[in-house]
Amino acid sequence: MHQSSLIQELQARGLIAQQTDAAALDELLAKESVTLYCGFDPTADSLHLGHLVPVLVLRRFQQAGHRPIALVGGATGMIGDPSFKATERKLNTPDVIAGWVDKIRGQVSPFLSFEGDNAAIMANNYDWFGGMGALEFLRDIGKHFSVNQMIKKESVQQRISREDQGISYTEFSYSLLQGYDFTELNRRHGCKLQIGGSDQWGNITAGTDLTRRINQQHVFGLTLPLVTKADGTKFGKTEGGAIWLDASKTSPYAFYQFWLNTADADVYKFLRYFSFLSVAEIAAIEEEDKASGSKPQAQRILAEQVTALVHGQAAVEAAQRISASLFSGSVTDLTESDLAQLAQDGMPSVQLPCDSSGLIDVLVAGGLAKSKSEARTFIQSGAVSVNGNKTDSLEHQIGDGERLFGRYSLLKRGKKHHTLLCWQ
RNA sequence: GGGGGGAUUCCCGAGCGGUCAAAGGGAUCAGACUGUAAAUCUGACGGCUCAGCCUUCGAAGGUUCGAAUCCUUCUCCCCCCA
Repeated sequence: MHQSSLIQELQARGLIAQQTDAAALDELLAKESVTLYCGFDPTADSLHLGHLVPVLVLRRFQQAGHRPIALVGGATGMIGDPSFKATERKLNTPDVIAGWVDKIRGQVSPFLSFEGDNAAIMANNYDWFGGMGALEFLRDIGKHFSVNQMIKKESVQQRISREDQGISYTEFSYSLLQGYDFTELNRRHGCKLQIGGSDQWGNITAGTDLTRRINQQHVFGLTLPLVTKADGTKFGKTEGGAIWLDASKTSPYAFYQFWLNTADADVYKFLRYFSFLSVAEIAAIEEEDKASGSKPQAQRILAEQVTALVHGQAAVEAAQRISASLFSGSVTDLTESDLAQLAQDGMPSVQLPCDSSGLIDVLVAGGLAKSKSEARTFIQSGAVSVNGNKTDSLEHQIGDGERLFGRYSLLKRGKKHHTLLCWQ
């Protein structure tokens, strides 16, 4: 039986992949408020869905009374984590990385509380690596690592054993940096636990080992499962690429739609991973869906919950207004102010001059087709409609009759892609 | 430093000097069926002023009537030996 209700809860949600010394960690979490950390490397100007599970787990820990540290990898981001990466990565320039550090810091913060006894801490490993010299690094840190052991790690195996790939000394050194982060946070803040995705296991154990050797402290690691989909395709990607947490890169509407489109086979698992609904509540939803025999409610609940967490309640309502207008009922029922509201709510829209009304060009301008060729293909395959009426003529011009209130047209490509055209 | 191998359209991966915009698979998109699912079937998948034309096969030159396929140089990568 678990002593810590948090571990019990995480287990029930399926959020624990691996942990070091599970019994001792369980005991520690039951006994005291533990300081823990999770690192986020600036590999882009925004976090994406892959980062959301660890961010939310930090929040779960804080809600259970523990103190989270969000570490942004200003230094590690300059090196590049090779773990389970098939190829060597291109280095980004220091000033680009510095800009990304700031953005990511701003994205993680809203999920944590910086008030009270267990106020969260933001850290940046550039603070301790920025001024460190090569000799210091090699003597004080490198000496504690065995290359024999590092080579054996599964996370770098595909780079070492594969015929056509290699690994640079730079990337190979990555786990030493991450390992030292743990030691440093342990020294500075008494941090005793590191969490991360299951791909981080090798780096995390590097940290627990190093901290034992340098600080003589017994610290712990815990990894979270990789989010997978039942159909085997990659989670968190769509046609347009990754789903970002930054509202300017993935609109709250697109974000909401992403979750709404979750497969039945995944939706209850995702509720456990991504929402703060209790396991019992989620089980009840699943029961009800099964009993109803019709379209499940879980996807809507998931979309509401996660969108609210990331973008706030107002964004949920806006996304729902757009979704309702586009997917149920007829567009001709919309009033002029409804249409204005849609644009306001963040529905994809474009301003167009009245004379550029050729359908092919409008599809491209509206972002519904990448090229005119693609636009032609879509039109010919019957994928395009204007105000809900299918149009399959390549020469089609959007006429006055198709301008609702003289100003708006709703262009649709496929089943789920809409753009509001605003005529000037 | 020495020797060998490789760079192909989003990814993997085939490509005889002409019949290659380039096999096959994956991913993606569209159509049908549906619940804005899943599975399945069908089609598309470089660009354009689209029954034709243009630009691609690491980069730049060259040979040739004609090159992704041959030659030279360059860049990057991998393997083996030091």
